[in-house]
Amino acid sequence: MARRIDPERHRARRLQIIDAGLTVFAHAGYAGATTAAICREAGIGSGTFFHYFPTKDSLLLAILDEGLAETREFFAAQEGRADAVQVLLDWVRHALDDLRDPRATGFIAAVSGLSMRDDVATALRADEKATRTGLMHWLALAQGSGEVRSDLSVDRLAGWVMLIVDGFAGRVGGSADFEVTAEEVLLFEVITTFLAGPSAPPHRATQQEREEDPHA
Amino acid sequence: MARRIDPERHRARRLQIIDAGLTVFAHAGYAGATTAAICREAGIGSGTFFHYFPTKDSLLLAILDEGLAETREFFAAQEGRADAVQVLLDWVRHALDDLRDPRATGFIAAVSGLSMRDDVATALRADEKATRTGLMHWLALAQGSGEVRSDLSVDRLAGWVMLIVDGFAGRVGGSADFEVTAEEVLLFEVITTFLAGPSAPPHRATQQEREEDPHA
Amino acid sequence: MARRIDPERHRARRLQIIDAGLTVFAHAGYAGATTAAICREAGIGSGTFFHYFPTKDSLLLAILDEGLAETREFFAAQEGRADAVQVLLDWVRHALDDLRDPRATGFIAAVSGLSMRDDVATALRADEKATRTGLMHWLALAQGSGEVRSDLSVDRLAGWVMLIVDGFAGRVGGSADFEVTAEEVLLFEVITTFLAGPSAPPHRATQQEREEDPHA
Amino acid sequence: MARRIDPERHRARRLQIIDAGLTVFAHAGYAGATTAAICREAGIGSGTFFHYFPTKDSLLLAILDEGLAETREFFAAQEGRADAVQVLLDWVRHALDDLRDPRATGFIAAVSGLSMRDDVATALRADEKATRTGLMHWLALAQGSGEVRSDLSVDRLAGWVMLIVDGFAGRVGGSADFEVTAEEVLLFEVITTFLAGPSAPPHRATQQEREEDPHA
DNA sequence: AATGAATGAGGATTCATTCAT
DNA sequence: AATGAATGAATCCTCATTCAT
Repeated sequence: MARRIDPERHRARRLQIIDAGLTVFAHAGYAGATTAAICREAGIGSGTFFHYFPTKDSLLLAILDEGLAETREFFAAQEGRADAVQVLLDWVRHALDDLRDPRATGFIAAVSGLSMRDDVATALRADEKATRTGLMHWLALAQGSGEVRSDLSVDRLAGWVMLIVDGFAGRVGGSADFEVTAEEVLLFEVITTFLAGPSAPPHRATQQEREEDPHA
Repeated sequence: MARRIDPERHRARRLQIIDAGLTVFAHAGYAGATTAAICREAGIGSGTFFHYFPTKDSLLLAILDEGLAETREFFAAQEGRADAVQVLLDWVRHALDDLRDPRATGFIAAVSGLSMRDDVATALRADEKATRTGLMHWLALAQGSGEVRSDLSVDRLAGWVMLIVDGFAGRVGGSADFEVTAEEVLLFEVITTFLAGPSAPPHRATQQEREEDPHA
Repeated sequence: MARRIDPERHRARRLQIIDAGLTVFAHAGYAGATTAAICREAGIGSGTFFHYFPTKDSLLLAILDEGLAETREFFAAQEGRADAVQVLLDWVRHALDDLRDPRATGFIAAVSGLSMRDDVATALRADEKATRTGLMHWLALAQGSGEVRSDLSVDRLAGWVMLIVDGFAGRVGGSADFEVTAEEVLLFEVITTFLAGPSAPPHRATQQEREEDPHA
Repeated sequence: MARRIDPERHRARRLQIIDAGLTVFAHAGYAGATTAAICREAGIGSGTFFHYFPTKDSLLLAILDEGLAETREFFAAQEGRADAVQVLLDWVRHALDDLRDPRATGFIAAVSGLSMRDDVATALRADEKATRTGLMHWLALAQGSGEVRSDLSVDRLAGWVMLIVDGFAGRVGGSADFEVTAEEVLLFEVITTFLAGPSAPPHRATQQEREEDPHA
C-alpha cells in the first residue's frame, strides 16, 4: 500500500527549513549563508533542502512570502474594528513584536542588500504594498473622524509611518544599545505627533490631559 | 631620469577605483559585484585593482572610510557657528544631498546586508559615532538655548534624528515614487517637531505663536 | 488468502519499465534520462523502479538483453529454411522494421555513447555476435550454392552487411529527410551488389544483360 | 608596461584544451568526462579551463567546430582539380585518416549519444552539410563525365557515400578486429561499385582488366 | 508490492587573488 | 606601474539510491 502523502509533515518540514534559513540569513547575510549551513541549522541533508526548495533563492523568496502572508493576516484580523487610530498603533506594536525576534533586523539588513534583484524587489514591493494598503484604509477612516491630519494624502501618511518604523527597525539592528522596549515610547510619540499634524499636536494634548486627570 | 612614484597619480587612481566600486556595489550588491566588473567600470585590469587594494573587502572599507572622512569634514566645517539648530538642519540637508547621488541608496542597502561582518560593523559604527558625536555637540548647545527639548539626552536625540534620516534614506531607495525634493519638506517638519518635543509645537506657525506669546 | 507473488504481473511491470526506459533513453540520452523521468514515463514511483531494477545501469542492460533475445528469436524462427539469401534479406527487413520505431535510432545513438563502459560493451558485443553468428550461417549456405561471393570469409561478409545496415540506421536517426521507406530499395541494392561480389553484378537489369551477353 | 596579449599563446592553449577534451570525451564519453579529468589531461587548473571555455558544453561544440573547419579546409584544398572521382576517393581516404586517430571513433560515439541536444544537433548538421555540399560538387562533375551513375541525384549519392563511410567508422570503433588498413580495400570496392551503379559496375571492369593484364 | 521523502556523493562553475612579464 | 592569464578553494545543485511506512 502506497505511502500516503502527508501534507502536514510536508508543511512542517518546509517551515523548519524556512526557519533555519531565516536564522542563517540573519547571521551570515544572504551570500554568506551557504546551503550547507542552512541544512546544518535545519538538521537535514542537502538533498532534502533541494527537495523542498529548488534553489537557495527560492528559500529567500519563500521567507519573504511568509512575511507578506503575515502582513495580510494581520490586517485581515483587524477588519470590522471601529477604532481606526488604535488599529494603526496596533500595527506599530505588531511591527515591534517582530523586531523582538533577534533575527529580524539581521534578515531585513540581509534582504535590503539584495533589493537590486528583480525577484527580491518584487517580493519586497508586494509586502510594502500590502502594508501600505492596510494602513491607508485605517488612515482614511481616522482622517474622516478628524483624528488624523488631513493635509497629507493617506498614501503619503502611510509611507511616512512606514518610514519611521523602518528607521526604528534599522536602529534596532544597528546599535547594540537601542532597545525596542526602551525606545518604543518615543516611537509612539513621534508617530502620534506626526499623524496629528502641525496644527493640532495630539500627544501634547494627551499629556496635558494626563496632567489634569490625576486631580479628577 | 627614472620616473619617481607620483603620489598624485596614485591617489587619483585610487579614487577612480573607489568610485567604480561605489557604482558597482550600488548596482549589484556586494556579492554581486565581481572584481572583474569593478575593473571594467574603472577601466583597469584586474592586476591594477589588486595593486591598489589588497582585497575586494579593503575596497569596501575604503569607501566606508571615505564616508567617515566626509562626515568629519562636514562637522569640522561647522566649527565656530553660533546657530546650533541651523547646523543640525544643515546636517540633514547635507545628508539629503548625498541621497541625490543615485548610487547612495543602493550602496547603503548593499552595506547594510554586510553589517554582520566585524570589519564592516566597525566601520559603520565609526561613521555613526562621528555623526552622533557631531550632532550631540550642537544638540547640547541647542538644548542650552532652549531651542531643543530637554526631556531627552542629547545622545538619544541624536540617535532619533539619525533614525528618521535613515528611514528617509531607506524610502528613497525603496520606492520609485519617493522623491527627495518632494518629501524633504516633510522631513524637516518631522525632525523639527521631534526636536521641539511634545510640549512645544515646532511648526513655524506654532513657533511664531511662541515668539509672540512667550509669557504663556 | 494471502496474495501470492504474481509472476505475470511482475513481468508486465518489468516490461512497462523497460519500455519507459527505452523511450526516455531515446529522447534524452542515457545521462539525460533521470530515473525520475523514467518513473514518470512509466507511471510509477521511484521506489517501484528500484524494486524492479537495482540500478539505472541495470535497466539499460536489460533493454540491451531484450534486444539480444529478439535477435536470437529472429534467427531461431528462420531455422530450417532453405532459401539462404532470402533469410539474409529478411534479416535486413527485420532490422528496418526495428528502425521504424522512432525511438530506435535515438536509443542506438544513446548506447553508442556508452560503448566505452565494459558492461555495455559486453552487451553490445553479445548482440553483435548473435547477429553475426546468425548471418554467418546463412552466408555459408549461400556461398555453397554460389549465390554469394566466395572471395570473402562469411565472417567478413557478415561484418560488412552489418556495417551497411548500421550506417543506414545512423542516417535514419541523423537526417530528418532520410526515410526508411524511401531509401530501403537502395539499401537492398547495395547489399545485394555487395554480396554478389565484383564479378557477378546482382542487379536484375544487369543480370539480364549478362544473360543476354555472356560472350562479352 | 602592460603585458601584451599574445594571440599565439591563447590559441595554443585553446588547442591544448581541445585536444585534452577530445581524448577524455573519447575515453569516458561526454557525461563521464569530468572537467577535472579534462584539466588533468590538459595539465591545467580548473580555473584555466573556464578561462578558455565558459562551459563544458562549449568545449564540445568547439571540437565539433574544429571538425567542421577541417572539413571545409579539405574541400577548399581540392578546388580546381579535374579528376572528380579521385577527389571523391580522396575524401574517403581523408576520412579514413581521421579514423586512424584512436580517439576518433570514441569521440564520434560519444557525440552521437548527444544528438538529441539542439546545439549538438546543429553542429552535427553543419558538418554533415559541409561534407554533403562538398561531395555533391564533385559528384555532379563525375556524373557529367559519365563516371558516376546518373539514376540517383547527387544529393542522394552523397548521402549514401557518407552512410557507408559512417558505417565503416562505426565498425572501427565497435569491433577490435576491424582494422582500417585491412578493410579499406573493401570500402573502396563498395563505394566504387555503388557510384558506378547497377548498369555499369566499374570495379568489375577494373578487375577483369587486371585478370587480363598479367598476360600482357 | 508500492511509495516518495530523505540522503549525500559528485560535478560544473564562479571568482578573488597571485604572479610572470 | 600595469596587465591579464592562471589558479583552486568554495559553493550550488543534481540525481541515483535507500528505507520507513
